[in-house]
Amino acid sequence: MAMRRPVPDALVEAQDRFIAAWGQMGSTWGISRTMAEVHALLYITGEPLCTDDAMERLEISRGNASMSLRALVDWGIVTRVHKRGDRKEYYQAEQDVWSLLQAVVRQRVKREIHPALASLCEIRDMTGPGNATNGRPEPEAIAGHHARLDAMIELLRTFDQMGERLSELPTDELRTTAQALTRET
Amino acid sequence: MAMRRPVPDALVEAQDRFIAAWGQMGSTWGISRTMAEVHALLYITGEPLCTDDAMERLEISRGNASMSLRALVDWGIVTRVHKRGDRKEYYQAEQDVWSLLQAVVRQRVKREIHPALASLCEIRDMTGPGNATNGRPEPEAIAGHHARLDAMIELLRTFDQMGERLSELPTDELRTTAQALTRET
DNA sequence: TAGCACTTTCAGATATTTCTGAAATTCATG
DNA sequence: CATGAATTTCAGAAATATCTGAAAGTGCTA
Repeated sequence: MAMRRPVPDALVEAQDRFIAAWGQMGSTWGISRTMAEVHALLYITGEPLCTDDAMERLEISRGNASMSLRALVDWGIVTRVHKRGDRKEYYQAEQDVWSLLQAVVRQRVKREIHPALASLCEIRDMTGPGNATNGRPEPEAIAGHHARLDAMIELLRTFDQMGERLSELPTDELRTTAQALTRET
Repeated sequence: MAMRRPVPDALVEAQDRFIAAWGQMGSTWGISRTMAEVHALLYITGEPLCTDDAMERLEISRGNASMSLRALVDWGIVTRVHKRGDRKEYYQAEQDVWSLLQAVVRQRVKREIHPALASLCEIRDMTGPGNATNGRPEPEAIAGHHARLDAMIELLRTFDQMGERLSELPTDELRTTAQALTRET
């Protein structure tokens, strides 16, 4: 168990509210509520916590805590740390929000955009090559279908490339770039 | 029922695969599979369809079709259209993928970023004003907590402003801006 | 290699989301 | 204002996602 110095009630309450808000937000973005809550706990606490800390604070089972922590590590937004003289594993959340963003973008592109793009390309091929390859015009129905698929493919490709590009930028440049986009071009 | 001219088998099959892929993707982003599938059907078909068309093609109940279509209209990515001499409502998906993106961004910012930002600001206030307002330094625990909250608030605010900005850009500029972000700065 | 501290796994239980279908509602028309 | 075609609503059913807890696994230490 992490050694804990006394902490003001208001702080604990604020942490709980943060955890709830983050869990809520996560669940509307397709992330399990508990996983988001565990992340929120680690982030807002700022220091490494162990499985039992999470279990106690969030009132979840050992299995759930273990799986959630593992998933967060897989996402690359939580790292395992060891404490000397303690056999337990401790977990620490990435503290830089821009790095956090990069990790999340990288993972979501890899897990969701890539497969979708692959499917779309396969689907594109099901109805023959574009009519760039021969002079014969496609029937109207097919031409429209191809145009719609191609537009969607272009969109996802842009996401893919943006994701790759933005997630390898130094965080200060990412921040600057993002903030530039909030102002008139 | 929409009048339907004969359509090649391969096209129907490709549409079905598109619908499945889009439904899959939607569900990992926190959108109900069926709603995404209905949207996919309308998008890939390109022409207005009525409730019965969706029910038949996707094998869903009337209630489900009605609710999904309504939700898509609320999101602003599907519009109702009327056909002369027909009492039924027809539904047509936005065909421009960049407009689609804008609508989705606008809605998600409004529905998820705004409330989260509001919560975070409330939470920030629970533990007193920043120490900018008086000379007395905060205890270390509080100072760190405030720094973490402020970083998160800054991130969400940036999203909020980016969302607002990007969703009121003409679509061709949005596309240009996005594509610029895929290349070296 | 036995004992122990800790972690992971996963079948079944629980909770949540999504869907159905029939009744209620809306609204154009005779 | 009665009819009926079309749409919406929503309680309960079904499907899906998530969680639990105990057993199995891991690997250090003596």
